[in-house]
Amino acid sequence: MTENDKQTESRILEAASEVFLEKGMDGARMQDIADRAGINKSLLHYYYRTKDHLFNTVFEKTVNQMLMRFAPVLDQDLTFEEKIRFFFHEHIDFLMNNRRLPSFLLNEINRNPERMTKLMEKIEVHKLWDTLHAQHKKELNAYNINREDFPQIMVSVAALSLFPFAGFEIVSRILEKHGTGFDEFIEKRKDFATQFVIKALKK
Amino acid sequence: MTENDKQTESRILEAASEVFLEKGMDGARMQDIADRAGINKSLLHYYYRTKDHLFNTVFEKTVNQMLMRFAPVLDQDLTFEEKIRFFFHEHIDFLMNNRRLPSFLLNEINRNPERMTKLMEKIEVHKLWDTLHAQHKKELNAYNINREDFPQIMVSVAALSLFPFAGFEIVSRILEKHGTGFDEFIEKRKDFATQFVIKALKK
DNA sequence: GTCTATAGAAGGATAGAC
DNA sequence: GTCTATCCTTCTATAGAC
Repeated sequence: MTENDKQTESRILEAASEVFLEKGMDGARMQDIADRAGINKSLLHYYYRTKDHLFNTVFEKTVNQMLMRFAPVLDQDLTFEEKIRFFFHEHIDFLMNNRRLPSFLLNEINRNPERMTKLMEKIEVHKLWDTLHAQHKKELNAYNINREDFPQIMVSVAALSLFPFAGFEIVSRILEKHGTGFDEFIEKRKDFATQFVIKALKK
Repeated sequence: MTENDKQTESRILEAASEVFLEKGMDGARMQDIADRAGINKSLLHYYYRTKDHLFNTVFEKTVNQMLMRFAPVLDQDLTFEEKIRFFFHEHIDFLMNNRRLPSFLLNEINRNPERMTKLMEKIEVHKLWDTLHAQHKKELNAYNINREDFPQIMVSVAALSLFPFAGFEIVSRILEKHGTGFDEFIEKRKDFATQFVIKALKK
């Protein structure tokens, strides 16, 4: 693979990423991707054979990028509450730079659930529970957290940071009416969500 | 309009609703809708001229149906906490019968934000605040609820009930690994979310 | 109001020259 | 590796018969 190939290939991937995130798999056009990459349509096929293959490449790359960002949460030497804070700040910061990601991922997975199959190997919620539980055995006595409710808690935490972005257009317009901007709202949200969850879980 | 027209027209609308919610605007096919309605493709155009017009009809009908369901929350003669409980039970019950709705609405609005313009006339968050505040003036002293944080609270409440459905395919697969079904999870969620929010907001 | 047939356009994909 | 030209299918939409 020459240096030139690499350039073109990554330009394509970048352009494809933009278009797929904006329009979704069904709404995206190969012509549009080619234009943004500054190349010809047939060159897309030369590198990625089909639209489907190009999409899958973008999809997996995007998911990996997102998951990798949060692996460190567990490794950190932090108290339980600090981990919650750390998560919301990291997660929301990341989403701020990838606003369309939540809506894109949720939607494409719902339309084509098989995409979850590969993904499931990477998401290990029970390991997350085991790790957290081991790391904070004593601390957790101060909270209402048990194995049975853990899924409810996880979904709630994810919801609180993902939803504002998934509903970006709705939320931002409602905020506008209130005289607040989305960016300001999101900046406050890091602390709000942190406190919200901690208070909700504390005994 | 004859009785026959009405039958066909509503059969089309029902079929279109199914297909659009499953596939989205871009993924939906007029042929598919015609087949499900048990009619010919050109008859769709006879009734709704264009795919776009058919989609808009379905979209607005769906939104209205959803909004109407929750107008009664404010009218009820309930305490503040009972209203939160009432909302989560009603909302989640409704979504249980319309699982694809959250993902569909969020996505179509993000793809085409102009759809929000008409919608905004119907969503009056500041009125909601005024009404709630007037109804529970004394009660609210026991909670951390002020006008400034109201959007954060609203978005959080919406997130907690909408997100599990918006992320249906992800959530249900993760639950599967934990040995729980989605239905069971959702049934528990009504109370979980209620308690979660109340605890988080209480002083 | 409903159907058949078909126009017309768009989009994904390939062949072949350079 | 990159481009031009073009094929082939799919899809929306319309014309016209009944």
